[in-house]
Amino acid sequence: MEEENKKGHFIESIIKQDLENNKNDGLVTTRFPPEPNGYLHIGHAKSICLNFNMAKQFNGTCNLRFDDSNPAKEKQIYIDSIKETVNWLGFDFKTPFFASDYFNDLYEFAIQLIRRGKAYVCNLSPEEMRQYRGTLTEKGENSPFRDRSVEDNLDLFNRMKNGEFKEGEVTLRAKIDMASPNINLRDPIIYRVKKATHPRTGDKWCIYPMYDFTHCLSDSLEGITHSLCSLEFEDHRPLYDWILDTLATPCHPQQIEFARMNINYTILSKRKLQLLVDQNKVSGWNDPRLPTLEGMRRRGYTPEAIRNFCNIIGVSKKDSRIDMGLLESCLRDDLNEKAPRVMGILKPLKVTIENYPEGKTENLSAMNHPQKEEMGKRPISFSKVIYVEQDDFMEDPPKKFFRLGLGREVRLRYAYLVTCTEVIKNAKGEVIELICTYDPQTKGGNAPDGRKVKGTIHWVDANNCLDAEVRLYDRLFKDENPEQGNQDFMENLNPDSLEILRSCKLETSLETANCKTIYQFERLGYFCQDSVDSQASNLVFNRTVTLRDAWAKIAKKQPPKKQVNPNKKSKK
RNA sequence: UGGGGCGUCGUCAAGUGGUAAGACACAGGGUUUUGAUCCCUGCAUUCAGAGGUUCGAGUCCUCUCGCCCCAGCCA
Repeated sequence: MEEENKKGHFIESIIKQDLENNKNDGLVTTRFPPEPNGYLHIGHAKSICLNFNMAKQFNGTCNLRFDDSNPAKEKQIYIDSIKETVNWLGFDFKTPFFASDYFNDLYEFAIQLIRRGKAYVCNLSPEEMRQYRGTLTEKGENSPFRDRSVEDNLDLFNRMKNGEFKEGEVTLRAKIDMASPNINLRDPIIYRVKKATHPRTGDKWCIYPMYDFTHCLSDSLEGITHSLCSLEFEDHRPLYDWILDTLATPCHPQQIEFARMNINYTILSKRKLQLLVDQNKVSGWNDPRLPTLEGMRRRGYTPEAIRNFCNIIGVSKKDSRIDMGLLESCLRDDLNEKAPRVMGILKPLKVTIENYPEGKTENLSAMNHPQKEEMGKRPISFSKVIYVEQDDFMEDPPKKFFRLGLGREVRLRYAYLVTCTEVIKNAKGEVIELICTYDPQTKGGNAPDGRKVKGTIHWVDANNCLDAEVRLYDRLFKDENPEQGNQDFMENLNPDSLEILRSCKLETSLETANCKTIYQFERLGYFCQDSVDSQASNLVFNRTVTLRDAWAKIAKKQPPKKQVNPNKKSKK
């Protein structure tokens, strides 16, 4: 269920008020403007949801517009990925817009600015430019080229366009105020020479407009009413407004800033994510541990869960760091509703049922969802030898441990009640097999005499199961805020963020699994087949998220009992 | 030391002068053939701090403190 935020956040209030005042003829048009220089992450999802939802809520439209004004960094593969991801998230855009489609208009606007005496070609080198700009506390100085005539500027700008200058040699600058306390207003560059091939315009241009010039005009050209962006652009708003006020433009959109998303134990910076990929700390942009939307998709996150999360966290101007637990809660919420249940054993422990007939196989019936009859049932095979989870047996169990132990009776889910009669160990003293007896009267799991068993555990038929690799993921970083202070976030990586289990046993119904279905492995968590590495001959499953685990909490509070699973290597 | 922002529960977040919503987390309890789900219950005498205005302040005023952003020919 996606929740509507009834009261509405501050941006919603602004839009409602604008509508009441008939500010834009009752229209609401927004845009999501990614630069195609990387892949989208969960932080972008917040902006996508905000922009598309505002448009939808007020019967408006939202444009997907690529802010592609820097060919040095942008690539077609990113454009493709972004389109695909926005669609996957569940948002429809007719045809994408591109700032590069406005290069001609933008060029004309620049000429208009020059004609109005509000822009000039400047020959200052990058270093000189920095010196003239001043500092945060000191005013800047006027460029010696500031007072060129309109004719000279027009000629020079034309020659810039024709490729007569090298990169860094000249720029076109807006003539505003070198003494402004806002550095963005100290004659900002609006065009620079860049001899790079653009993914869409090829080599048609060798000068490209800067963000501040491009963005506001693109917004205006598209009839955007509310231009929503993140907090760091607050200082740019005066420039956004100056350009639109100075030029003859179709309309003057309102820029509104909101706080970008942060989540603990991860990073949401394209640059830093890029470093993780480049230094092979992860397998790629779609590594399931990454907060990239492609990574999350591969891990098993659903668009519904992500959208709901974005709605729930709200929109404000406060710097915030959201608990990863909230994201996971949204995920479980969605998956609990739709994930079919199956059984799988991550760390197998062989169990032989001594009084079960040799060679016999039964087909038992299991529900695909305990609360949803309509999701149907499936057969699961049962025979003399099965596997259970190593964690579900303890030789010397602590109080409140409801699972298997010597002499204890538990229920095998959907099967029989079994009692452990013998523990077999290897030379090292590790438990390698359990001998149990079963009660034939308890088929399905209920005892005719009404006796109760506290524990129900999952199992898989050893003679009829699938072998699989299962990848368990944990938080990528050790610290809540990996970027805190001046510490290097790379040093903060959690060395245990990926655990690969290679001898997992899954029930046979998973043979026909596909990457689109997220399953619940009962009592363990949600899992999905890996879209990249899984093959029929070598099944690979990803753990999307664990189930809530009350036992883990109890066990933690339990008085220290040296009893550890003997099959595990003892840890320090 | 210039400019722009922000400070309400552990984390998000409502609140628009009339007596602190909700969610996650956490703590108890109930149901349960998943220690899951579900269902109850509890969880800010107080809104960064100090003054002031007012019958009444998280909301208005003043000062103080803390945090974030800005000196790319990146977006």
